[in-house]
Amino acid sequence: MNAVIDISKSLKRAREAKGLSQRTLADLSGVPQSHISKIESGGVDLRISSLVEIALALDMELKLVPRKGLSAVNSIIRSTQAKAQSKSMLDVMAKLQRAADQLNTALAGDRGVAQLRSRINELSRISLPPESEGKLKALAKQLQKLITGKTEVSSLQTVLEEVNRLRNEAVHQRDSEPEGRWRSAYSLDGDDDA
Amino acid sequence: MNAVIDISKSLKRAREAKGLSQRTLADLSGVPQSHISKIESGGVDLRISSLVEIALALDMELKLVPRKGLSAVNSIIRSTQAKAQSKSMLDVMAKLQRAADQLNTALAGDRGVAQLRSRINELSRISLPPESEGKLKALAKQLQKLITGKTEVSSLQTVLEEVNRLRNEAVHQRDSEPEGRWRSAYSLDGDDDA
DNA sequence: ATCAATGATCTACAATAATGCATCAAAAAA
DNA sequence: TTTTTTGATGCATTATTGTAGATCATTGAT
Repeated sequence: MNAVIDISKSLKRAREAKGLSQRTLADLSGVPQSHISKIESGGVDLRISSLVEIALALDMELKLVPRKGLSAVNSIIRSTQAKAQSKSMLDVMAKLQRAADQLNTALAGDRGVAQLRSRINELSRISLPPESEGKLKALAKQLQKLITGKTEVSSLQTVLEEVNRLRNEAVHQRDSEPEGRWRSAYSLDGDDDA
Repeated sequence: MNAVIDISKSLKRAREAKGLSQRTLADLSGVPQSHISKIESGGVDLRISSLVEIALALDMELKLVPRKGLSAVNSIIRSTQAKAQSKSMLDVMAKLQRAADQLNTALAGDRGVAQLRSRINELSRISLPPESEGKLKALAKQLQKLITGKTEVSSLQTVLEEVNRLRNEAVHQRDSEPEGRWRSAYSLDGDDDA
């Protein structure tokens, strides 16, 4: 049942994309967490009613698509998801840049901070893969801690290293991947909510 | 479970559009006829695997669509179905016209046949609703019988009355329905298979 | 260090899907 | 007219989902 596995994966991906835990989704959908765990792992052959409730909670809907329309539909699904992803990524990157600016102001004259800010700006001009989003979030969080003085300035070096790592990974993947889907999605500007 | 009912209806509609009986679909899909009957009437809350097998046999696929992409997807589904329908309808109408031509040649000089042919040509210029397709098919079949001499020429009158009935129904529905979805679908020309 | 969150796994039970026949009533075909 | 086809319904049985808890192991946060 490849199609059943595909549906399971779609559900899991959508949940993760929304940053929901299984327990939260359980509350939203009315399907118990233990069952959601089994569903996501492809361990049960779900009934339509259960699928529809979970999908609803994930802002999705179940459709039967004629084969002839399938590629067009797949393309719409992909582009809708990419849009959501790229908006989210842009938000996180903007937050990271703001944090770097704030830190630079707070620790004016610190060469490490200036370097970090410069690197972050550089990073914002590179197309990053969707999986980087979590790491960017973590970096923003760490910068917030530096701004409020909750961590030692010595951790700046760790942050800088992580930024460099992200950059190197993106550059490396860009070299070895075909010209990028996420590049064009990431470069999409504006906010064309329908 | 409105969504579940919608899925059931989609399955039934698709089956009927392909002119399959439940027993034939049962053979194609591996799901027993008695179960298909229950499914189509919304009497069971189907498992994904069963749905996928039936959909496959009906040249359809199950997709999870993000809400933001839904209207675009619905529009593709509708237009794909309308294309299939209009092509099918054009085929049947062409067959009917050919049969009328053949009959006119075979029974040259018969006033009834000439009148019938004229009426059929007139009908082909009217936008007919999708549900007329079955009746058109039946008419074409009857004309074939007249050509081969398998029925009495006296049944010409019955055929003529049916053609008139179809015409009157279409005209009547056109008057009382908003300007037509099926008009534009029917008027689609060409054969733009992707 | 402890506590909280997370996903995975288990249990027992009730409800229901799914299956494979058979049959019926109505409609269609011969 | 009879026969065939069609969709609906019934039956008995098996397998599975779904539920509601509880708990575990791991990870992350404090």
